[in-house]
Amino acid sequence: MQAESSFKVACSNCNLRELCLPIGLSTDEMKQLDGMVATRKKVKQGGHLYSSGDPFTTLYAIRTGFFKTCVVSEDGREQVTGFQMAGEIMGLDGIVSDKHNCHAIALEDAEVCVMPFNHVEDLSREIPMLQRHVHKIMSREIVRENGVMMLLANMRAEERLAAFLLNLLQRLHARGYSKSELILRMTREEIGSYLGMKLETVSRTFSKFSEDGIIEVKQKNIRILDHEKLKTIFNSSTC
Amino acid sequence: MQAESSFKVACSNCNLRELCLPIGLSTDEMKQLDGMVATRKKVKQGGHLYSSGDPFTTLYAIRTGFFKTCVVSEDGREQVTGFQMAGEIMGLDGIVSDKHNCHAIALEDAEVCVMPFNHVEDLSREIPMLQRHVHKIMSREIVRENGVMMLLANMRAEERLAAFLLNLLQRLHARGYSKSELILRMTREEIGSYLGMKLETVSRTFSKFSEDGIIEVKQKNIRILDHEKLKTIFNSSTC
DNA sequence: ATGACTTCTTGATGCAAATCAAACGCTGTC
DNA sequence: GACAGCGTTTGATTTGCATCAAGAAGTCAT
Repeated sequence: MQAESSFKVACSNCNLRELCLPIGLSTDEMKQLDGMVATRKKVKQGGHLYSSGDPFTTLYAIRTGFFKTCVVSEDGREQVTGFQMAGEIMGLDGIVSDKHNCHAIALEDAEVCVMPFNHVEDLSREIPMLQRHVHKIMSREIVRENGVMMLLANMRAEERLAAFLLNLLQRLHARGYSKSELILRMTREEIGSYLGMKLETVSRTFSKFSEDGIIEVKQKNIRILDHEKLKTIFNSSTC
Repeated sequence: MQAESSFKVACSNCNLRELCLPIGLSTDEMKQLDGMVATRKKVKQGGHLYSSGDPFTTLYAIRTGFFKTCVVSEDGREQVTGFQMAGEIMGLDGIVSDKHNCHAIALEDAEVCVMPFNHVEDLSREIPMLQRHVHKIMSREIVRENGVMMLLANMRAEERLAAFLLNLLQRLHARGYSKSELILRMTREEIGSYLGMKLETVSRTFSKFSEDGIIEVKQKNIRILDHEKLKTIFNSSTC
């Protein structure tokens, strides 16, 4: 186990590298990158990868599992700021103040690659393509959050949930999963927090979609029956 | 005019450098940085610094003036994603796809420093402190947007507006302005878009604060009468 | 100044989602 | 198998904000 783990800490033969890393690296550069991941770390379901206020030293790339990130306001309200899956990078929020700004909690047993940020920066200075890649990852997160702002400020419950499902489906599809089926790793309450609505409203909206023949809901298992209709709900909603 | 302008394109004697740049640079590094700003650019009130879809090539640092950034959904809904003032960096949204993801519109006559992104990256590789600075700026934007998500998903109209005012005051204060007075450069509608509420609600909430003796509103001029109460509204609002 | 236009304020009404409440269905434990 | 505990569904009611509407105040061009 230990042996296997240390053997495999190498980006060059990781099957997620096209998600985590820039494409088109030379063999030499790839070899350099293998040093970027210091170790791996397992997190049990419900466990914290990091907590708000923890000192920031490393970024994490998800190998397996599913996470949520959430911020907690002074008066204790929790806001889920995102859900993360394999190949995605966590911890960027910590760079600005050398402290993590949110909690990262595993929604299922997970394993992450630990990438000391100093090391990422050192390598970035040597490999311009990596530098650009890091910038893109951060920019992508900014753009994603712009989209969430639009969703929270402008959309109605049905649109939000449609957008949420379509986004999950698209990301899962990019990882080889079906476009018409998914398993929710989070509770209705967590979905609601992310989408700015109460768990009851999430549940009701699922039921509504189900009655309308758009999806089939069996607890956490969702089957998409009418992908187009879902898109229509997401877009066509000026009213 | 032209002469003065080319003379002044130098970060080393810019009075905003402690807002834009890392602190503690050596004289040599500072000299290198002077090359980062290619030119200056003026934008008239109402003008676009860049538009959604424009090719991304440069970042901008605001020298004078005030901007909003907004995204527009497919069905034409506009969402203000932020307000930017002197010393702040714009354009980070464009890095991920080499295209700008939002519009940047001047809310008053403005001048920006044009910083070609390739150039920023080149210099970042040579000056680690600049590299770290760029990362911090992007991380700060991610954290800011986390806060906006919390605001939009969890807070009520009064809390949102209080948070908005406190944030503006704090940023203006850091630029030497009064903590108890400010001039809004944006309309009620733009505030509403940013805060996820309608302009009528913004207006009513201003009136409410005014009746309660918390602020004094004269069109775009706001005077803060009770800073503490504003903070209380922002925090203490679980209900 | 005059009129046209934009922005802002205030009132009346309606509605989507929150809240309150209760029951149902999983999951795991003893 | 029974029981506890959590997550989910569904119904009844309330409410905060949106919407609709009209007028006031400020801005700009002629």
